[in-house]
Amino acid sequence: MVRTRFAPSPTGKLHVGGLRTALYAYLVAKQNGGQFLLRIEDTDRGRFVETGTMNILQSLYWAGIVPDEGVVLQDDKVSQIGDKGPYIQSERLPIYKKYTDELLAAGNAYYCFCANERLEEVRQFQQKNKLPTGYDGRCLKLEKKEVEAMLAAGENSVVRLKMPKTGETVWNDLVRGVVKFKNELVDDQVLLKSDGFPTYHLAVVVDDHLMEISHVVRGEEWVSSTPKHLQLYAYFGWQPPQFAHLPLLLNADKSKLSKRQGDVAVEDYCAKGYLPEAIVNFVAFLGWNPGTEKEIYSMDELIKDFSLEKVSKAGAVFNVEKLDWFNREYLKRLSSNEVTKRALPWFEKSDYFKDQKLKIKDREWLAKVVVLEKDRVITLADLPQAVKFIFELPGYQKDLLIWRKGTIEEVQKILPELKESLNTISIQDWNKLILEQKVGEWIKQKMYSTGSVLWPLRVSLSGQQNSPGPDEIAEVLGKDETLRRLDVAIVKLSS
RNA sequence: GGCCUCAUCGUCUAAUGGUUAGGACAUUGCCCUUUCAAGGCGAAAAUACGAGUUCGAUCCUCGUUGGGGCUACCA
Repeated sequence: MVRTRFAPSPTGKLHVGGLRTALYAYLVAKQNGGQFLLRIEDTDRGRFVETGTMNILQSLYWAGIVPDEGVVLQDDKVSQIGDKGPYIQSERLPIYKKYTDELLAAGNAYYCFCANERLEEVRQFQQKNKLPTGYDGRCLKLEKKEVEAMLAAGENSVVRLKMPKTGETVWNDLVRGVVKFKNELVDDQVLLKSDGFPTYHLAVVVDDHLMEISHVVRGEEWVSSTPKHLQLYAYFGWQPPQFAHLPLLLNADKSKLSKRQGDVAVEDYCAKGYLPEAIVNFVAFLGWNPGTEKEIYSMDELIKDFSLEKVSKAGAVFNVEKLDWFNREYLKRLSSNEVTKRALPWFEKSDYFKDQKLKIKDREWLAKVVVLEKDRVITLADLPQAVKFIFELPGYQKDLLIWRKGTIEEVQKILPELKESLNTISIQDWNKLILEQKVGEWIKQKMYSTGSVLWPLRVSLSGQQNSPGPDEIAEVLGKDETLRRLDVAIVKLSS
């Protein structure tokens, strides 16, 4: 049975790198008919953020990554499902204690009373002398009686992993192949902190085993601590899971993706009006591709075609321009009703729209407005501004009405004639197809050049240098408003 | 400093011991065209460097350089 998990720390928002890790883990589970679980690793109470778990869950659900087990969202509340819980590490303290005791009893871990200052000195000395850094094993030499006495005296202590000093630890990583580490260079990692909380290293091993995780999919930053984890599996006599260490996501300068160079939280991209389909598709292709030229992938298609073996080993730059392209592709593919529905929050936020509420007949009409711009904008957030000219004719200079190959006299003559002609079209016939046809015929009949008519028409209706075509705008505006805007232009021309 | 690791157009990537080294984004030219966007057809753009193995290396080996990760009682 394939079981994967995503195990974030609730320290803030979900990072896009985290989203990709979660996605890959989710895909592995789903394509094998397995389960994907969510576990919360809140063992660092110093960095704990109250709303962290909720934020992460919301971003995950937004992206369509829903856990089968563990920490989930139910009725908009954080809750837990599954029989291998609790799935929040701070609720599992007795479990970690039990396994620590087991390690201690077997002599595979030991108490350490060293103060931070001493540890710091040791580290500096090692670095200065070009030695590998790590705990020097001082407390390993303590007599059993001494340890007991110090514990009884209530001295501050931690429990450390007793790493073998010979041999090497080897594993076959699903993305990186065979990875080897010399055991002598692996540190005697702290497993249980002085506050009684486990470190990541103990908790992750205990939990992954107890929760029957078959594949550990995580970031590259864990490669060098994997030998410690493997050693723990060996001490406990447990079968280790498969490991897949994912390459990092990078900034444009190839440093580790960080907040300083742009947004890194999924929530931020959501707020900017990116579609979850686009983010998921984009992030999936950062470090993986199907080996074909197909680029637009739905979640179901990803589940079908994804494979860890094809994940590349090198880091990938998070390139927002490519994300923009994906977003536009999805915007084009979605119906205008769907886009309208999703864009509603941005419309409601926009200042002019609030004032214009009376003019909004209904959602269906809004969808017609949206269709004008949905294939031209990058994000949902761009939409309200892009269609603003429909609600309020922007002020513009009369020179804008003159086509680049035309003259003011020509426009002054054409526009009133055009208005009369449009006036003969009935309200029933007022749609872009008929308008296009009728105006086209009229242009031919009058022997005008297309641009000399369509350019000023379009500018009259949009008040903008750039906009959708005049027929589409006229249809959305309706006959009355179209004629009114033509009047405005005609007046402007005679001034 | 130590350990680990990575390296194809600017970016994401494909490919093979023998290819005109392919695609996408971005850039750019032309076409379409009333504008912009879209679309169509093009262009420019890469195997980091140096050895070795080989008839032949981008691919295999070694080294160099460069990047990244880890080096915590953070995850």
